[in-house]
Amino acid sequence: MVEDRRLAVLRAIVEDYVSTHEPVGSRALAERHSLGVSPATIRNDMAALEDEGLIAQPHTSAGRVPTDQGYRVFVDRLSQVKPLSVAERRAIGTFLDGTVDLDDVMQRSVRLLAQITRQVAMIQYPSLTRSTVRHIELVGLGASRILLVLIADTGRVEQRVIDTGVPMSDDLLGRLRNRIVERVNGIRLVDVAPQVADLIESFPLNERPAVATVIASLLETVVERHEERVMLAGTSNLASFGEDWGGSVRPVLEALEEQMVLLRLLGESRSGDSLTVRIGHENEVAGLVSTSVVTVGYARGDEVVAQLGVVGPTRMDYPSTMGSVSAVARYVGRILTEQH
Amino acid sequence: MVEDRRLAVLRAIVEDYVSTHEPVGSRALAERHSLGVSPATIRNDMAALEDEGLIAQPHTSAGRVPTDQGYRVFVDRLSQVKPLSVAERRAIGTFLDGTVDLDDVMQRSVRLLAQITRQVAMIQYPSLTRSTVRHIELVGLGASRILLVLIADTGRVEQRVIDTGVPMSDDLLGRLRNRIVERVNGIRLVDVAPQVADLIESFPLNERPAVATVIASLLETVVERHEERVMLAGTSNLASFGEDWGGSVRPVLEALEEQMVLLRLLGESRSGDSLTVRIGHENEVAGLVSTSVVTVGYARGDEVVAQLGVVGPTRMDYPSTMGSVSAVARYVGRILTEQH
DNA sequence: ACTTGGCACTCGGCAGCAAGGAGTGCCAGT
DNA sequence: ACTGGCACTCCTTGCTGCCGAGTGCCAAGT
Repeated sequence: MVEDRRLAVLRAIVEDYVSTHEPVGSRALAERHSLGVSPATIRNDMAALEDEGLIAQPHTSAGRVPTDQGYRVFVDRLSQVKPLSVAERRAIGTFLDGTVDLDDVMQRSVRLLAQITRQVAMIQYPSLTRSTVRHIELVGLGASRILLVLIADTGRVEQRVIDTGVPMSDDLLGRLRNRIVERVNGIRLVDVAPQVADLIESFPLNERPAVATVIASLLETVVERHEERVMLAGTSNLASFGEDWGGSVRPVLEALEEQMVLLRLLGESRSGDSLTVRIGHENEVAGLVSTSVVTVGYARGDEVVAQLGVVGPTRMDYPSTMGSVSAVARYVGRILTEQH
Repeated sequence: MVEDRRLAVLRAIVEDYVSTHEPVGSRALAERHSLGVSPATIRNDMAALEDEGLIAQPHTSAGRVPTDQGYRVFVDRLSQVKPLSVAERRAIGTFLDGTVDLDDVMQRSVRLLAQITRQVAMIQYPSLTRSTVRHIELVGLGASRILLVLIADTGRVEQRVIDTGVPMSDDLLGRLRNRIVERVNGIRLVDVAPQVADLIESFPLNERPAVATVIASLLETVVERHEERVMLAGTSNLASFGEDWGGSVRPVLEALEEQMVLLRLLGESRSGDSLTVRIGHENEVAGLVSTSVVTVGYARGDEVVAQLGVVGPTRMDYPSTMGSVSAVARYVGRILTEQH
């Protein structure tokens, strides 16, 4: 009973703070939300919430502000994902209509997400791991360098320059290409390794060193480069809520410049396609302690192939953000699924 | 004589302002630079410079600040490119050593440039126009969609998904691929069009619609997608000189997010490989009126293939920036040249 | 056992004011 | 043509006092 009202107070504080960006006091709370109690009672509740570490005051005699933990409770127990407005849905539809390329889909989606959330959006390219090999091509680049191109059924193309040390004839390249293709065509990338492992034995001794290098590179390509690419959009939105976090946008920008960081952000929430919210210090990245990250997986068919999400200030509008993120993920999934 | 001293005063003002970021007055100027005249004389010169529109004062009774035009004169007549320090040269060497991929070269170079200039760096991918075709591959993606992959001798790979409307057999794809390759292999991209124009006539009537679509896409790929890709680094450096331009970093970030804007910035200075500096309002991009852009072309062999450069505040250290930009361009050129 | 009104207290923010100082423009002298 | 002197402007800084929002606590009411 009492506990319920306390949570209602917390919810009210979060909502007010998110919309006004100013510490919220007991009087204003009592006025704007119909909690049915007086400011004095709210003060008592606030004191209790502060003891629990859910809210804090920037200075004595200032209003209260939610802490990271406060947002956590809000997200977990007090809020529900807010569905998108009709206008937004329509916007998504028109925005993502008529895509061709995988690149195109990724780029449009991430821009769209940045636009509707007014935050920084990111999207990870579909994992190579779960996709299958469509084609492999070897192209001599003169001397001892060759280009390995791997085309996955997701439409993604991986390329890699290999230095074999010794020259390879076009004939050899062709034969090798054919052997590889006939072994791995149509199988999943994860299953490539065992298929090509013994391939080398079918080549004469003098060709083996070069062949070995190529195969090694191929294996690296399929196992290492899983999901390395992340696309970003909306960094200019950082400027809006500029002075919010510790004075400067710099650490955030720095963090977002690092592919590795982005991959960790997206990768860690690898619990399938469920919506993940990491708030403030829950992010282990130094520069992002005053941001929240909302991510979700998107699927091709019924298999989750990668993640997308947004980065924003801890005092973001969680219900709307979560709604937008999951909506875009669904649309992206639908497009990827339809395109095959 | 007098004119000379005035310019010396302008130079001193620019240098001091760039290093202190504060309006500079006549007294400080007389002290820090040995101009051999008294503050009063300098004041007269300043008044003259102000009449010419080269400097301005933010408020009455504040020091002077260079205007865009002032910087222009400084860059054109008063400064010379400052060569890099030994340490910096060494840094470049080690940083760019051991690159394999074209992507790798681009990424490392742009990061390096951002790091040593402490500004935002950008680099354009080598133009496809001037390079030659190394290989072309057509891969069926099922149904009526095929993937066109074009590999240039610069190591760059262009891919494009084509919807032919009608299914194409692997046999047809193979024949078409072979025909195209034998026609265009080794020739420059700009010369591809005439070579493949009449290719369609060698196919039977029933295959022509599909073939026509593919060839049309190929032509688009070689003529339209010249130099579309630009890579960016160091945006977090924007935060350093944050409050400099009109209060917010936002317009700058917004401008830099647009590929088109970047391409214009790099593309407009298409006067060969000469160092170009565009100052403040000389940039026609709305968001960048309070930034300066320094660009230069880089070459593969003896042919300029693309541009690179930096974006920073108008009150940047022009001599050093220009030195760094052209040094990195030379190194990049050398690497590209060596790799073939 | 809660809730409520009252009350004293804290503290940040803001207007107003004065002093200080940097810098300018101009003039008269060399 | 340069210089020193001088009056003037106006930004900056620090100080003051005041106001108000907001709190915590207590005693009284339900």
